Amino acid sequence: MSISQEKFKQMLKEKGLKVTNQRLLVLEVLAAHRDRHMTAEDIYELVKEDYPEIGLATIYRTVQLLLEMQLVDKINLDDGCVRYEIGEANDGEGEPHHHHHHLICKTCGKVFPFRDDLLDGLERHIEEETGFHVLDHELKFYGQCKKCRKK
Amino acid sequence: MSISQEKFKQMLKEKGLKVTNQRLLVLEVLAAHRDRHMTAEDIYELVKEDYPEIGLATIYRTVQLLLEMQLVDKINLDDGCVRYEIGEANDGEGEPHHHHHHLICKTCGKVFPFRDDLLDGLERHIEEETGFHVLDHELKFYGQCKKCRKK
DNA sequence: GTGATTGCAAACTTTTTGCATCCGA
DNA sequence: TCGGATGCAAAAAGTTTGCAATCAC
Repeated sequence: MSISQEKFKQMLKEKGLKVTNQRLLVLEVLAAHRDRHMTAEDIYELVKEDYPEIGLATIYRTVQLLLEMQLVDKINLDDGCVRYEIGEANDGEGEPHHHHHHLICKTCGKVFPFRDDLLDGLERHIEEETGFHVLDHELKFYGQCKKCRKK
Repeated sequence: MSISQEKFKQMLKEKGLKVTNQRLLVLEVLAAHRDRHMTAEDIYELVKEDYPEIGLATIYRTVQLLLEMQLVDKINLDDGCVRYEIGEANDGEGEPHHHHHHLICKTCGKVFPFRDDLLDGLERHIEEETGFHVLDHELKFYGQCKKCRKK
């Protein structure tokens, strides 16, 4: 049982919400595929293996809950569906919004993660310049991956 | 008549495509509202004022064309619909992908533009490190704007 | 026991597509 | 003229919602 699952149970109880199999399984599936960028449908198919009676609506409702609890991040790869991945900081500690960026290949469609903290300085700069308080960011790069370039 | 409209006509002819009223009007509406982030529906409503018989499907098809021609940029503000804005570089010259970033207020929903070229260095860094050739990027910051912070 | 949660189906929203008609070159 | 472009309606795809049944506490 992962740290985030224990944390999740505790957070649910604190909010007066119930710990259900469905909720635990959705988080488990996200944790087990942290390398992937999962759509609601992806999660649905995987949870169904353990719990065939689950409905797609429950996936949407649970993912919404996990977003509010900041246990998962939402990303949009511009292919028409929203994707979810478990937050990086939520197995251990650390600032909640230090997730990675995404390199999206326009040729093959593959998505590569990329870590960089360059934006911290930029966030401070924005706050000084505009008074806008930055809580989170999303950065995507579009281009061509190594493999596709060679062809 | 703006430079981008002339450019658009020429690009259409080069591709063997036709210059139609509908296409010109969609570009015109986007150019006239470069400060806004327009959905297909927004464009539809505005073009209808001059050309009531236009169909929404034509807006979608035209916007798709403008994206391919790199005359407009696509942005997604996570409110369930894709938005379009005319490319900054396309009235004059310059690198095509130097558009601005967006500061999205989680409280009032307003979107503020922010200019910064910090990402140029990061793009070079990515190419060296991963071999991924970056053509474009999209950067969004989520947080709270000056006004909402005061409350 | 009781209120939150779930599954199902229907509704909704945004975007795409097929096709007959129309129009620019 | 003729192939591309358009408008309309229908279809598709993703997500949300209402409600009765169910389950966690």
